[in-house]
Amino acid sequence: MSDFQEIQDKITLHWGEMGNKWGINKTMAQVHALLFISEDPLSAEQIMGELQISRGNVSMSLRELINWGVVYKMHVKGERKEYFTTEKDAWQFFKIISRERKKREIDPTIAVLRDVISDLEAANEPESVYARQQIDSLLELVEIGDNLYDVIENLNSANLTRLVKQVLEFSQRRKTRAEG
Amino acid sequence: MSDFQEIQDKITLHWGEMGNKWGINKTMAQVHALLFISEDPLSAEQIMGELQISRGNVSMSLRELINWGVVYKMHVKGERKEYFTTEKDAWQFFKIISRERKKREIDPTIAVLRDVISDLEAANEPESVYARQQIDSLLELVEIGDNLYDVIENLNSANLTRLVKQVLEFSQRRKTRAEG
DNA sequence: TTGTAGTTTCAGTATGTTTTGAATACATTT
DNA sequence: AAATGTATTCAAAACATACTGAAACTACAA
Repeated sequence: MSDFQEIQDKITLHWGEMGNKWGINKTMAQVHALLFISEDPLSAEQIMGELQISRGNVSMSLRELINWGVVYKMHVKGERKEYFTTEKDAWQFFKIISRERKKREIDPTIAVLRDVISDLEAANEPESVYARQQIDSLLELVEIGDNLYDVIENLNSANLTRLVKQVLEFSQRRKTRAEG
Repeated sequence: MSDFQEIQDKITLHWGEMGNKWGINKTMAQVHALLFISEDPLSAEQIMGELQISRGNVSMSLRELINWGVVYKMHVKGERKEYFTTEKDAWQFFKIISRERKKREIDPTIAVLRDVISDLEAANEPESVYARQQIDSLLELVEIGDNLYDVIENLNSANLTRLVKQVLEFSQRRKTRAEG
């Protein structure tokens, strides 16, 4: 067991925990981490061995990661085995995670809020006025999130740096203005 | 059972599900929703009744929401009961959620990545070079998230609108430039 | 056609999280 | 200080989710 092997174990283990905190299945996160830091593609067998998880679990996790578009199947010529590799660009990976979160968090929330608003409109009772106002302001915010997701989707890595710079400068300007 | 009562039930029910998707405990989300759309403060008893949940659960959920700083205890004069109300401003609420997510997601991820990087540096093995490079680029991104959280924290509702406008304009400019 | 690799399904199990409800503690009134 | 109303705590139960291991299946290269 080399030094690197130990570090690799540490990375996949911890990344599993992190995935959990980010609402991503632990094994999926581990499989992804393993592929992300491995220069060469790995077979399902190898993943099983490295992470000490069952065949079925590897298969399921890979399928879901492939669905997300973050892992690719590769045929290595002269080999019968299939090999798997991952999107190696961190920004691309982040964009995919954002998309999944938008699907899971933002889209259904907008749907629910709009639905509720139309109910409140229909009811037209005195009590509903205040509720309506509160829900409206929530929806407004979630829709901002929705728009910002579109920005991320259309942003490449170089422009990300520029945009972040602009945002930080904006924030700095407001802060000094408030202080001055 | 009034129309409004039914809508209220629908709101709290659905908001519980949404909370779940956002990584917030279902009951906490329901309690928050109820207080958020109620113009007047409510007692623990009322919350129990409205949401049909146990005394203990109400107490736990309120405590956690109070810890987050999103719910306040109120003493109503002439009443022995304690009453509870919520931060009514959606943007303020969103900022609090962001803070909690940063604590749960970003901070520990940065810690893990930095830790792993120092291990990889120490190991100094040939295999670790690629892994190092990959982890570096992840850390870079998560640190951007960290900085953006600070921006949110220091942003008031009026400036939010301005900032979002700037960001959308930036995105639009890049898009037309790419197309043109 | 055989053997290898991967996939799918599923019952059983393990693990983690949430909720309950009874006991306890606290606070206020009489 | 007793009685009453209210809030908190926590062990146990309920619930939800993830994982395993085995079996049956698909695909395909040799």
